[in-house]
Amino acid sequence: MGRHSCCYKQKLRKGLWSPEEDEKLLKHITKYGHGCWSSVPKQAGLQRCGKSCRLRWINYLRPDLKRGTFSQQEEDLIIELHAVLGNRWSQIAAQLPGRTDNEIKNFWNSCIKKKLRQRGIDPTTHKPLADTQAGDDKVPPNGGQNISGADDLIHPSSAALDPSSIPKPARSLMLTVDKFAAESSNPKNSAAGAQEFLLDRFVASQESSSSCHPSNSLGFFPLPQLSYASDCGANQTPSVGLSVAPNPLLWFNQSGRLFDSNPEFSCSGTISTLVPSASGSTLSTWMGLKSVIGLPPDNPPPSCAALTGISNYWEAGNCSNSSGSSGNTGSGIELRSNGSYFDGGIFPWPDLTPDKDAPMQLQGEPEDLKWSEYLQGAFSVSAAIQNQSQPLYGDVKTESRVAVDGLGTCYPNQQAQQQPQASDMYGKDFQRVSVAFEQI
DNA sequence: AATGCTGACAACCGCGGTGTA
DNA sequence: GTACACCGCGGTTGTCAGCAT
Repeated sequence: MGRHSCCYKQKLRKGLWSPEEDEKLLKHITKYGHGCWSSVPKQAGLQRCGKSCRLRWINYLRPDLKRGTFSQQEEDLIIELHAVLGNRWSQIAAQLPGRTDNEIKNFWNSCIKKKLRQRGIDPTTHKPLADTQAGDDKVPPNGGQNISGADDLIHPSSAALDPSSIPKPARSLMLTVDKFAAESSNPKNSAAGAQEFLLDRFVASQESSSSCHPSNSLGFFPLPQLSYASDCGANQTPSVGLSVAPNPLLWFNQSGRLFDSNPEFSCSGTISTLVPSASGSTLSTWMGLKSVIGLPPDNPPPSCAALTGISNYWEAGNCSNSSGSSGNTGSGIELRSNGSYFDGGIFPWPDLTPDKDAPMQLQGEPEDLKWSEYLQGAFSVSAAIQNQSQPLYGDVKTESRVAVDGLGTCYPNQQAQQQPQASDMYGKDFQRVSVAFEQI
């Protein structure tokens, strides 16, 4: 470990990037893609390490970045996501199109933290500072009683306004999830077991679901909720449970986390962004779902009702009690459907209609339109992929794949098409970028 | 005008994970 | 199985502009 090998090379520049360097890097990636980052600086004529080039591209140069201040909606979303995900900035960023993990991290550290403290909320635990200072994090505010009933779950919209209402530190959730991932020896944690398990639960949720609300044209979905497992025994310290909400977008992300130990179930942030993005149609949503649960690509897509049936939320209670793993799963984590929970929530789920293609259409900002325009270009490609029944998340290096992967790659033709919008889109900071486009 | 402080942002550093020879 | 290269992430530091004194 230690320093990246390319950093040993001599005469490498450090510090701020000059406009000339930006131009070189942009032109190179626009033309050839990044490929292997370590070879980019040499090919682009830059005296930087590949790592530095990658960072510059991801955080500043890539064309799908949304510049400017964070909207209130984005801020609320970040707070809520942080309550669930903790400092997993990349995962939080995956839910905020056009924002980088670095940007969100900086925003959190410089702004949101302060705001939360001013409101008397501990930004780490999302609990009232008084509670945190009391130092009693082991026992939940309700004394450990079961609050896993739907009525006790935090409503996402209210949680956005009051992060302190999240009943358990997010870090505990991470431990729970990580523990589950670590316990991959359990049959249910294996790829096949997990697929079977998830599929079973998915089907069961549809059968028992009363949560399909066709009238909910907005398609809002709640976040995964934290709750305390009820089946740990009254005299045992309740452990945090994970209620994975109907948001396939987020659900995929966390599923990916859950099954990190298993490559077949490891899904990147790209998927979480891509799925709802490409999910302008039921088909594409289903494609994304299939890719996660491992169904063959030629399975017929479920009906709208089936898809919205996902809106049953799953509650995972980690019973790491004295008896070890809890009975039926043996993995220390249990998923169970809690029926309908689809009303409200602040997260606009792109509706299952063909014209909703933005992954998270935050409203009211001029950039949004530009952003979705950009996405439309990208998703036409992803749609083509689906029409050809190609694996959606197969070869990361393919050009089509790159088009929808905003993080690491670019799509030259599309960029050229988007160029006239670029300067408007990203303001003065990107004027030189647009100049570079013109030169291509 | 000079200085110091602060916030926002950009970039670096170190580490873990993964793929491959 | 091991070493290595590479990628990605999160924490930290550096830089700079704006503001107050």
